[in-house]
Amino acid sequence: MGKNTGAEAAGQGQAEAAGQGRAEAAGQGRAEAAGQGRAEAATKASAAGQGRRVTIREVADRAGVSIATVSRVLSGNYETPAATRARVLRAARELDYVANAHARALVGAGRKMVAVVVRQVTSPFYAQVAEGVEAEAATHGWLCLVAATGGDAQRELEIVQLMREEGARLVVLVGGVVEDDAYRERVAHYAQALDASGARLVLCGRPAPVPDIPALVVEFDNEAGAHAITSHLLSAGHRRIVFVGALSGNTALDARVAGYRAALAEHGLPAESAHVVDCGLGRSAGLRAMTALLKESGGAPDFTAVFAGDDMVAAGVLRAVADAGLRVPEDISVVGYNDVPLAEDFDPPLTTVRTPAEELGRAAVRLALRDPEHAAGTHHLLGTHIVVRDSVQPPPPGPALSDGGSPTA
Amino acid sequence: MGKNTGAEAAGQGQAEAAGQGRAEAAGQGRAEAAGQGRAEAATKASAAGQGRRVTIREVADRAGVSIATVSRVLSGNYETPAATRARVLRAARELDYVANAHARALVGAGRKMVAVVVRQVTSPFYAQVAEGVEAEAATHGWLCLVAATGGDAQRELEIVQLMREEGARLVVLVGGVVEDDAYRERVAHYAQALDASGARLVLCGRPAPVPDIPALVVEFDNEAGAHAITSHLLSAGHRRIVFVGALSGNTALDARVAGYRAALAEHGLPAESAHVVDCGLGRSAGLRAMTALLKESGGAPDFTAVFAGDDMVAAGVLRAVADAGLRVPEDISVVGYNDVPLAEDFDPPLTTVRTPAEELGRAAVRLALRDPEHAAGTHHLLGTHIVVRDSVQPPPPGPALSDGGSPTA
DNA sequence: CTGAAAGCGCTTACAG
DNA sequence: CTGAAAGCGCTTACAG
Repeated sequence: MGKNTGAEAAGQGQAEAAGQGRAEAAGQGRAEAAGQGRAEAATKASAAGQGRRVTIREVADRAGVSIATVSRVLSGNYETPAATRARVLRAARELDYVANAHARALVGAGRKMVAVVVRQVTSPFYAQVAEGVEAEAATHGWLCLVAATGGDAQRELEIVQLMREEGARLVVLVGGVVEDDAYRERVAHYAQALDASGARLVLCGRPAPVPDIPALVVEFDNEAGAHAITSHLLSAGHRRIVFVGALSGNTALDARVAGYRAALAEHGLPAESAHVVDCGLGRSAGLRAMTALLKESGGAPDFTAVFAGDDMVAAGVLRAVADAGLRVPEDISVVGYNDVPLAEDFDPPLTTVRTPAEELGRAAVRLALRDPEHAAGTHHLLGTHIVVRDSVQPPPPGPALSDGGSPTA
Repeated sequence: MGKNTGAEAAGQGQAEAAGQGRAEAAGQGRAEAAGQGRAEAATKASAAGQGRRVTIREVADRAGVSIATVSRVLSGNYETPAATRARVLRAARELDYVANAHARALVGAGRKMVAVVVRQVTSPFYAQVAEGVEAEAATHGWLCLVAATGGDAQRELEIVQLMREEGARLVVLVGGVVEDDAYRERVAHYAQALDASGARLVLCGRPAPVPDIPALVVEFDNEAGAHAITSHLLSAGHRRIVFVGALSGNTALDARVAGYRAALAEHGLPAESAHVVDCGLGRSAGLRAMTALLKESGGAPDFTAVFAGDDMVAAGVLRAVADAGLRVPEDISVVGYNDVPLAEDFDPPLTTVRTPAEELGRAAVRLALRDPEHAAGTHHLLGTHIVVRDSVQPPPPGPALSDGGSPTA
């Protein structure tokens, strides 16, 4: 509290001179505008004050030209004599005029706007994708709107509806999903509706739920990434690897599980050696599932490594292992997925699969904007790679290993 | 509004067979609509195909009523005979009509929209605040738009301009800032301009740069939080505490430094005992600064604890300490600020100050929406508290302690 | 070079 | 109960 008074006392001398004086000047500008309009404008102006925006009419009156001229000067699409131009710009500045985007959109092509729909903004992975979309959109001079569904289908539907109403030209749906019939229907509908109005749907980090819908798909090769990290574990000598954090039906997770199983099979391990814990995503899910797993085995786990469905699950797994008095990687190796920004600060630094999330977002926009006609229906796969840190080492000798597969690698 | 048609669209989807079938059916609906419109509509329809949205006119024609009736049925503000109502709804559904938000905004009050402006969405703290704003906005049926400035004043200005154009009724500027004259002027202008058009500006996590501007302020008591965590370090016996991650001129950081200094002074330590490293925020800044600090002291640091400007800086500090072969908290204690989601997963789990970021965002919206007239100009301070984890313990005996203050506490 | 006018897609008094 | 009409604030052919 003392800070405020302190800060103000310190910085306010300057503020007085600059900001405060500015505010007054601006206020005067408005008053002046109201009093100086012509007949018709003046009438409106009297009803002004709070809640009325300055319109092009007022700028025209003040500049002594028609609204057409103001429009032309401000949009900058026409040649205009310097004198007229100056008068208009001056009037606009004095009134602090900003065009009404709605009126403009109604007649023109509308604002170039892209909407990113994520489950939640606080998820580091989604945030990175959103940042990528935004960065790329900004590059092209487009506005980017980020919206969160909270995982609720109804809200997702409302958001897309909203985007259609607002005239978004590009809607990007981000992240893996559980594909049920309702979902397939919904997305097919989005794609069709957006396409019918000349807008575009991009599925980012998830496949097309039905073939031949007018949507662009950009996703990571989850199966390949999972295969690679599982192989990494296998080459370190692990044979009993548990996958914690599956989410049955979810496109991204199912693909990772598939990659995990494929790697196991390729190394000659029987299908039964796969152990998938379907506990879903999130730190707390990982913590809970791993705690249970450790408890079941009564201190002598029958596995030597854990493949966490994503880095947040890995965080929970790490905590559970520590809480059980075990060490990573000495007793149990752990790998994650995504390489979230703080994964290198985990204890120990996490070995994981780097999915260039921001690039995924950028690619979504770039591809959709390039050759719009042809983009729909294409499917792009982005590569990933392993980031080796300190959470993996060869399994310890002991019962866990002995009852695993053949320790040949 | 969209709610009506949206729900209906969903309902219809289920009625239809499956995703794919749905898409086809919808496609037919469009074709049918084009071919079945009346004279004028038919003309337009021929130019249709890609890029044309269905309008209220077409719905009216198909339902055999006037556009006024369609408007009334869809907006749901008027009583309508069931028969008419059914015909209109049916037509709207068949054409998959969504109202043009711009046209609607032009005549009506406009969509209730709040914009959150943050530095970047990938910062966990900002993301949490944004999520709070969004959650609270959703509660009130408002749309929430998240935009990022990347720390660029020009972009911030453009975003606010954009929000004015779009008719946002609430603009929330999030996070501490470096207050220079240009900034003060800018914000005073935003406040005035927004206020003049009946919109509202909320400064969230930063003070008002000039007194008496029409803006609502909601922020944390940074000085109190910093004072508390510094005292925590002092009570553990630390006397040589370095503040790493100051950002001179930044409102939030200056307040934290002030709280740090105040706590030191209250414990009877001389002003010189304060050591502030002005390296700015971010993990890499913390890593770099701490590495340099450790290097300077050649293995025998003249401090026993570090107060990191925020948790990301703390992550960098932790890494630097580990890289130098020292341990936290045995050799050096470290505390952060904000209690970012993964702070408990740091090595060791970080003792820090919990700033309820989501609540800050919620409060911003709640306060702005409640009693709008009176809200402007008020200033709210939210409390914080210390979260004790494992990164602090009494300082080790040795040179660092001996040349500190008197070890009495 | 610049106005007057039409029209974008809606909503809402105003009259039946 | 429901149409015809005015009007929201712009842009853009269309005529000077």
